[in-house]
Amino acid sequence: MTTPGHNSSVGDRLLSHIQAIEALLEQKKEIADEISARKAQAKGEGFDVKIINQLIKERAMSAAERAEWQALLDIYRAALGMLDGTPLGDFAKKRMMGEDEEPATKADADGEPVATDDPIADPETGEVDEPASTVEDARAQGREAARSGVSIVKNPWPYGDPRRAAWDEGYCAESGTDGMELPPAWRRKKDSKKGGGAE
Amino acid sequence: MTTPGHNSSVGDRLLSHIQAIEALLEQKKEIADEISARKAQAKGEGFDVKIINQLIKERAMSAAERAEWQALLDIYRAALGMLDGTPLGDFAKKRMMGEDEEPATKADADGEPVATDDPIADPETGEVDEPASTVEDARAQGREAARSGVSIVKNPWPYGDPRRAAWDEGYCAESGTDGMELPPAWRRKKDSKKGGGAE
Amino acid sequence: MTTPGHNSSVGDRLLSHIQAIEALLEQKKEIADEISARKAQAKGEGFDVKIINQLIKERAMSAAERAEWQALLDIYRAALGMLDGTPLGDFAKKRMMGEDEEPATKADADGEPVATDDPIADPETGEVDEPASTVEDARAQGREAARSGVSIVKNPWPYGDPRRAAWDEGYCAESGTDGMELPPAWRRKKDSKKGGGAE
Amino acid sequence: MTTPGHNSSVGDRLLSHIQAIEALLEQKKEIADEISARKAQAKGEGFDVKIINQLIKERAMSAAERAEWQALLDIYRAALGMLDGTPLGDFAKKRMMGEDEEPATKADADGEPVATDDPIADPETGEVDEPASTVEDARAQGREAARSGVSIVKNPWPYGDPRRAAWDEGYCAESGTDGMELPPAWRRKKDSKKGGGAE
DNA sequence: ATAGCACGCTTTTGAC
DNA sequence: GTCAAAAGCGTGCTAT
Repeated sequence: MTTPGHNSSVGDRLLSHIQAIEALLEQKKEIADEISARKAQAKGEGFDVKIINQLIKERAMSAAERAEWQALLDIYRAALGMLDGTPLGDFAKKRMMGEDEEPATKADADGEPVATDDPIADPETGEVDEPASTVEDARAQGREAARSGVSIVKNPWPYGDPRRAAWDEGYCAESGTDGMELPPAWRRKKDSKKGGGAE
Repeated sequence: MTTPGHNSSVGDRLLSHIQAIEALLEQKKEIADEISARKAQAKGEGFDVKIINQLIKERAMSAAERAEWQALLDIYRAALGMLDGTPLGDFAKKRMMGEDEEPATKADADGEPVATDDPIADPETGEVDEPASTVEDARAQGREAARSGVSIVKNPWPYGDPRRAAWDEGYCAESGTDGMELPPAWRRKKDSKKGGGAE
Repeated sequence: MTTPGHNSSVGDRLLSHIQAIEALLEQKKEIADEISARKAQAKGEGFDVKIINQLIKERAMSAAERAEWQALLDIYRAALGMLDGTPLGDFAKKRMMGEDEEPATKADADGEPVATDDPIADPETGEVDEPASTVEDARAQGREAARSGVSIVKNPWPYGDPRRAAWDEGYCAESGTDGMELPPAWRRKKDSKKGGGAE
Repeated sequence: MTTPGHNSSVGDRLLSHIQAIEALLEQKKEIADEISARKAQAKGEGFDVKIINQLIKERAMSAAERAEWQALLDIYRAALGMLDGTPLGDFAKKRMMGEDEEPATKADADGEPVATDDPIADPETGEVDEPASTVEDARAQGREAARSGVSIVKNPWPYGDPRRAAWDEGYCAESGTDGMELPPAWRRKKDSKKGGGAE
């Protein structure tokens, strides 16, 4: 006979486990529904849910993991001829040099052939942006450029300079600032199905 | 009564379907096993199976799909400040400009501020590579550089130039040419677990 | 320019979505961990987690769904000769008769050939259980039988009688009542790998 | 330098692995397509594909595995009161008795209360089937009964007798023998969605 | 202690 | 769009 207050019987314990798990599964399902709802809302606003999923995955990775993953991908892609014009990233280079040696980035004494720390003069107007030494300045300038309606290709910073990316970030962020409808650039084209194998 | 030679009975037809499916499933399982074996072999040679899976996924995508996917990722990353120094790619720029306007690449008359079609002189030696106008030349030079033992950071082509990527490809491909053991750069570090959240 | 208090910018809205989803994912992961912990606990007590998972799946199905599913399975199995000694269930019979006609169960006027509503006299002792008309009585008797140490094969109710199952239930439930260690009957044998194909 | 005829370079080996895997994936996809086609064909003939999938799963299990799995399920179900009128199977009983003792099936000297080896007289006609001692005879009689148009509930064998299942098998198999359209009993009702939770 | 193995969970892919 | 099946992945044993 079962003693009241004691879940001593095997069947009672089994039932207890199962009911507890069922309750937790119920909660889990509720959360999953909320996630779906949020994604549906984002989709309704024009965002691309697959991209969002990918970004969440990347954000979950630590910076070190992400760098390692990208470096490895780059190296393997290079071996297969899949770089497609994208130059090898810094981390990949560091790996190719033996992991310990400093990557000799753009500040390398050997020449810094392309990237300079100085802003680029606009060859048309001859006007030079003031020496925005910080990355944050570059970001603000990118936002300003977007507000002014200049083209995104007018980014004054050289490839490889972090301020170039910051300027791009500011530009992109600003380009949707006014709460208007999502620009078409953020939307996926529906029919980019089969355009030519990659092999 | 079942007529011999005629699979007329319902039960016979059912059995026939099931046995046919089972045979196909058997074949499918054999192929899956072969795939696993191949991956295990690659892993045994030091390759990273996760990276291989990712590359296979990318190769299955058409070039157009891949470009669109990368462009959207870049734009969303820019809006979140996740560019991490990587400049916006050409396709992303094209999207931000309205899809129709030409992206004004390095040949843009407005300035081509960094990328030039001319090879970069090595500032140390003053020696200038002959004007390797083709991408294939650049790749061959990259292979030669790897054979000569020069560092990968000596890539003479500017950022944004496709020949820069080609040089990298040649360098990486050559760096493992002699059939020796896989260089450590191709291997994943085991303990890059938690090095600092990205959030 | 972003208006304070208004998440009007596209980038802000995107970030808001992503952070909300990340928070929900975090909660979901916590629940999943609790579920794993509960299953580990059950496993530690000797229960078979795979069986528990299967039971949870069955409990999630409605009774009608389960009946229809089992009936169809029985009919198909019969056609393939896979009944393995298990007689066709009531729902399957009902289906074979045209869905509307009453299944003519054990109470069928045609003869009720085997199952009767009367308890079975123990042929050894001649003693007859009092007419336990309710299913609950049968369950209690099963528990009592387990406590008395009689074998489970002494179930006095005929096949097809719901009280037979109830007696079994009571017996099984009671057999673990005293909070002792789980009997070995509840545990899976480790090496029932390949004993002979079913085909 | 790459030696011709030797896939010695790392990049070549990588490419070889990837191409081999891609080829195998291609074959796998073809087989999967054939399976889908076969299932579609079966579906077109009126069979229920989900049931077919389940049967294939069961046939893939060895007899021993299936018996152990079903026995454990029965015991756990009994403890939870989920037997739903189905009596405990032989294997489950064997387990409850300690695994070594013989299950004391219907031939148990203690009483064999319901199942007998003798055929059951039809109470209406008083006619008794000749003592069909073999299971195959029972199956043939089931087929004959289906041909004669008698109801499936006229199965003369008692519950628990393997010949009862064999009779059912013969009946079900015969009921579709003439290659006619699949009887409705084999089809799933479309709207047995939610009829009442099992919890 | 470490390496191989098997289990269960998650995610992605395909079917309906 | 919803759903289930399958494959990849991490993890925990186990056996050496």
